[in-house]
Amino acid sequence: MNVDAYDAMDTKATPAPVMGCCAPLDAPQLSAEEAVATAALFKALGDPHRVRIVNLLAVAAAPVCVCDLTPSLGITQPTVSHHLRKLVDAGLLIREQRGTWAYYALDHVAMRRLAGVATLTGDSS
Amino acid sequence: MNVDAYDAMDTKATPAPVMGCCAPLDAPQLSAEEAVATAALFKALGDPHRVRIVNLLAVAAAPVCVCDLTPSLGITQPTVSHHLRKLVDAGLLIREQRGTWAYYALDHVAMRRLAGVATLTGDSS
DNA sequence: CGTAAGCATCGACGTTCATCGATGCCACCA
DNA sequence: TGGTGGCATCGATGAACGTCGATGCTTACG
Repeated sequence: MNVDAYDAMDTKATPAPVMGCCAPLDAPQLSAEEAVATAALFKALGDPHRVRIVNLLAVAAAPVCVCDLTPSLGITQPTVSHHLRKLVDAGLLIREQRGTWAYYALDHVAMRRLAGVATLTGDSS
Repeated sequence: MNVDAYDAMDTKATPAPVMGCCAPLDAPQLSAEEAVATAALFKALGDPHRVRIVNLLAVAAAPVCVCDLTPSLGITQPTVSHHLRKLVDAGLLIREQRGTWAYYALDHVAMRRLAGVATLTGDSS
């Protein structure tokens, strides 16, 4: 059954970044792999703190370090690192180490891919 | 703290459909309420089965009943109802009762709102 | 070389979630 | 009116998640 196809799929943490999820939601005959990849993409944004992180990075012109993110979010530093990891694993964020500091920035290619998935091609109503 | 603002917010099941989440991810100063609403929208699509449901309804010209959805998904009927409820609560699906059968269809207004949230306005890179 | 600071990881805890079988409710039909 | 079938709900179970404090690692600075 299809449920077995899902179980055999790689849904664990820290695999390769979410790839192969470029088909829009109204693509004909969306495969099980595409469904898993697409769900992983949306799942990464299924937390309010992660939405705020993406928002903060989207409005920021330059990459932002964790030391600036943490006070803006009102959660502890380990939790911020946890969320950042989820977003990096999903391929939405890019991490850059500058000496002691870790800077994060949006992956605009991935964001465009997200918009492409969420946008229905045959939208008429 | 902001974490308290999240806790005081309505995140339970079966509230009013997800509203007030029209701001794109790169809107300046995204509020905590908007972050919660946006996350709820993405969270509804954070499951492979729900992605496939949306896909099936997107390619279908007419509303689809649960009896047709269940064999296509390969999961039991209670689980299908569970996922459909999540999507209806998120405001993405519309339920219509026709005698014994329950028909579901995409809410195209909500889908356009989703595309608007996922699309960055100042996309240049 | 020792100390401080930024960040990731670990272990733990409580909550949420996906899934199923069993059951209940309602519409339809003979 | 009794039976059948479609669908939602309930209760249980195992897995995943968000959060935190504690800890470890690496870099920078006296």
